[in-house]
Amino acid sequence: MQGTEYGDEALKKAMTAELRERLLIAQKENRPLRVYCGYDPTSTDLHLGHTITMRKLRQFQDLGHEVTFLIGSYTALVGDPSDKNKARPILTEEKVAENALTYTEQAFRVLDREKTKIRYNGEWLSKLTLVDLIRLGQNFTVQQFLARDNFSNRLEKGEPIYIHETFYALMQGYDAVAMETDVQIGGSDQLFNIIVAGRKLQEALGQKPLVGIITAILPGTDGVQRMSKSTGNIVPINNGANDMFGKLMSVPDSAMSLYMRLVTRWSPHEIEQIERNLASGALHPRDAKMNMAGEITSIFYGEGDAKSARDNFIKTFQQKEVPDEMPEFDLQTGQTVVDVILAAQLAESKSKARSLIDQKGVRLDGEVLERGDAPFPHPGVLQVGKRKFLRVK
RNA sequence: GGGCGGUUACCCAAGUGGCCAAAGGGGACUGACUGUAAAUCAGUUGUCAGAAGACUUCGGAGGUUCGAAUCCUUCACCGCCCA
Repeated sequence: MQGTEYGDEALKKAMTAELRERLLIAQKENRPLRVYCGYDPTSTDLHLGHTITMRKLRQFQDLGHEVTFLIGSYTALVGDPSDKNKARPILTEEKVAENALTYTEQAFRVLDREKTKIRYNGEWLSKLTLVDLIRLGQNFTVQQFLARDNFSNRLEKGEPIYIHETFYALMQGYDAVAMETDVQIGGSDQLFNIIVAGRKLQEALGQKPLVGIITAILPGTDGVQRMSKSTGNIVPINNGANDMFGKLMSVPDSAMSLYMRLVTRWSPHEIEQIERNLASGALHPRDAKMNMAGEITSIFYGEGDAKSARDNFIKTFQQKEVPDEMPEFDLQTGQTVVDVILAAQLAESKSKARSLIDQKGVRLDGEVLERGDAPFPHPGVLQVGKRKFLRVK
C-alpha cells in the first residue's frame, strides 16, 4: 500500500484488508492473483506518469502474481473523461493500433517481458451487444456520474457532456469482469472507474469485487499539473538517458518529494532521511535532485547510462562546458549564421533565429554571435540557447 | 421546433469600423543571477526583410466601405433557455 493515494482513510483501510483477505483466498486455492492495469493508447509515448502503476504491476509480478498489461484499444475510441474538462478527440482505429504497439515495447522497460500478459479490451468489448450495454447501464444512475467533479464542473460551466463519455466507466468496469480480476491498479483519477464501476459490475455479474490499488498522481515537469502529453509536461521514458536526467533536473524543488515517493525505488525510511537532511540543510537541494534524477534514470537505462547522463549534465550545465556528443553539420559555402541555425532546425523560422541572436543566445566556440546576416564565421561548436549544440564542420 | 449567445494566435481570454500583428494571463523560449534545465528578475513570442517596411492571420465563403477581427448576407460548428 506504499505510494497509494485513496483520498479517504476508510477506503484505504478497507482495500488493505480486502487485499489481505484476497491473498489468503488465492493461497488456499493455490493460484496467483489476477492483477491488471489498463492503458489507453492515446499517444505514442509512455511517460513517467504511466510507470507508477507499471511499477506496482511489477511488484505483483515479482511476488508471483499474474499480471496483465491491458491495452485499452476499445476504450481509447471513447476517451476517458476522468482527467478532462473537455471531451477528448476520438482516435481512429489505425492510430490506436499503432500507438498500442509502441506502448508494449516501452512497457517492458519496467515489466518482465516473460511474465506479462498483454491483452486488448477490444477482445471482449467489441462483442457486447446493445442489449448487453443496456444491462450494464442498469447498474448505474445519472446521479452517480454527476456526483463526480469532472462531470459536475462541466455541467456547471455549461460545457458539453456527451452520452458516450458515460460509457467509458461501464466499459472499464466490464474489463474487470471479462478478466475476472482480483486486483486492479490505477491512478487516483480512476477511483470512480475502479472502485465504483468495476466492483459494482463484478458483483452484479456474480463475481467477487476486485481490490483497487489507487496510486497517487505524478505531477509533470512544471511540478503542479498532472503529467500528461497534452499539458506538455512529460518525462518520456524512451528519449534517452540524457534527456530523462535533464528533464528530471528541471522539476521544481517543490515536487521532489512526490517524485521520490512515486518513482524511485527508495524506501519510505530512506526518503524520510533525505527530507530530514534537506530540512536541516545537511543536504543541498541540488544534490538531492541529482541523486533523484540519477536513481530514476537508472531504473530505465541502468547504472552506467545514468552515471554518464549525470556527468554530462554537470559538464554542460554546471560547468558550462561543451558536451561530448552532439549532432554535426556540414557548412555550405555562402551560408549565414541564420541559414545554419535554420538548416540545422535549431529554430523554426528566420525570425525566431534572429531573435535568439538578438537575445545573445547564440554562441560559436563560446563567443556570442552578434550578426545573423553575416556569413558563418568558421567551423566550430555552435550553441543555441542552453541546450542545443551543433558541431559545424 | 422556437428564442438568445458564441467561434480570436500554442492554450485561456480582451477587443464591436482606422491608434490591431491584435490587451491580459498561462505555456514556451532567451538573458541575468544562482544551487540545476529549481526559485527570482528582465526580455522575446505570425512570416519575410539589415532596416524603414511589406505580407498573411481573428470559424468558412461572399459583400458594404477609402479602410473590417469589428457592419451586412450566407454556410458550418458549439452553448444556454423554452417546448
